[in-house]
Amino acid sequence: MPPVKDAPFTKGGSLSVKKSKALRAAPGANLQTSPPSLLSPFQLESVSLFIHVFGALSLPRSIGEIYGLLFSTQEPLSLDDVQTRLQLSRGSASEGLRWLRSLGAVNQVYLPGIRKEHFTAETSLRKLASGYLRDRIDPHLENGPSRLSILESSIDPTSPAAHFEKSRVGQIAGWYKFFAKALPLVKALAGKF
Amino acid sequence: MPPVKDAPFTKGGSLSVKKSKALRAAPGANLQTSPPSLLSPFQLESVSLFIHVFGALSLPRSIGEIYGLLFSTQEPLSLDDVQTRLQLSRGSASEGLRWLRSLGAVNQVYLPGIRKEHFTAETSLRKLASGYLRDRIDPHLENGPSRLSILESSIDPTSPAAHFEKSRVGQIAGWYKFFAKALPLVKALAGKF
DNA sequence: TAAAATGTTCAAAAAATATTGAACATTTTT
DNA sequence: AAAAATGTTCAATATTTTTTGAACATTTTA
Repeated sequence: MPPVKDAPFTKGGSLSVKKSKALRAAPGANLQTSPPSLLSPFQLESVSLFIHVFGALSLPRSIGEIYGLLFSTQEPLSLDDVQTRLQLSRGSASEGLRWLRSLGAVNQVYLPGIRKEHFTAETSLRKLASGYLRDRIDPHLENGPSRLSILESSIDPTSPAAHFEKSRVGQIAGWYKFFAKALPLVKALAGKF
Repeated sequence: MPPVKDAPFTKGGSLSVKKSKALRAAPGANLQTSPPSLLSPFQLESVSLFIHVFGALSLPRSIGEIYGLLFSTQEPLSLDDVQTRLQLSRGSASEGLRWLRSLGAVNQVYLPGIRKEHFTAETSLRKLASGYLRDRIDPHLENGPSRLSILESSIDPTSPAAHFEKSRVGQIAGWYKFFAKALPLVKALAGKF
């Protein structure tokens, strides 16, 4: 049998760990070189932690940074605040914030007398989970039945493989049932945290 | 308030839908131009479906292709079979198969008298789920506690923000508890399907 | 033991995805 | 109504991830 070295393999769970420029080195290291740091140690740690968490879901780094900053900051922050403190581009900050808002992970706060929109992190697990499931998982399940029937109709009943293929279709149908049961269960449990 | 057109936005749930070369057009369209088709309609549909499913988990297309082919084929297939029928490079087929094997999504089958290794798709939801959770989710939860204590120790107790920051740490601790409860529950439920 | 068969690895190329920044649109203020 | 403030969009660029293919390693066969 050929060699099986102990896997240098990038896909060690796919999506090889993203490393890049700033905020990468030591978890609590300073941000850039120019400003000593626009973030407190707690904020820095928080940003680093959420980059990691969101990364586990294959979400872009900027999303994690933004959520991490809002999570670790008591006062609502504006787009400019986010952009400045994180040293992001305007576009990234705008789109990232919009994405988080659409998911329900970030709340808009209206501050009387202030025109700029301000944002805070949503921390209710129920809301976070249901937003994520709604936007990123449910859509795939919705067109499941239609995909399944397409698959089923691709079977040639006269072929010797037909029996096997039908059993596979049944298999997938079972999987969908599992999800139909598991998702509400998880959502309900999330409500208790 | 500035314009809010209805989101052309790439990140419409992040990871914009991957399109690329072959097997992309119509779900059941022919694979390439050269060979009329190395796959049956059922196999073609299956591959297309699993590219989609694995894509939802941000896994590379080749992984979905390989699993889809094995899933829709009764006989065990060799590395060469996979490579040929899917028109993949040797490297992709080898690494993809290895990755799926390590996850437990693909089983190795020993065929008496045949030297080449052969593979079949694992379809037990319990095995698939636990493999995925073990490889891609659990690791993130494991170093959770350590990350959490780093975060906690970054709080300056004399700062006015200390109280708020402690409550955030508590928040995250609660999330970990949720996962500690939810994961086993999901694994158990998966066992029934 | 040389040749063939089977697999793996990894550097280079290709493809996909994210980020930037400047142009554009809207609302508010002057 | 012009200027300022605030946000969004999108084409260009940068980064990351995936794929390829040929070199390499091991085992089996002749």
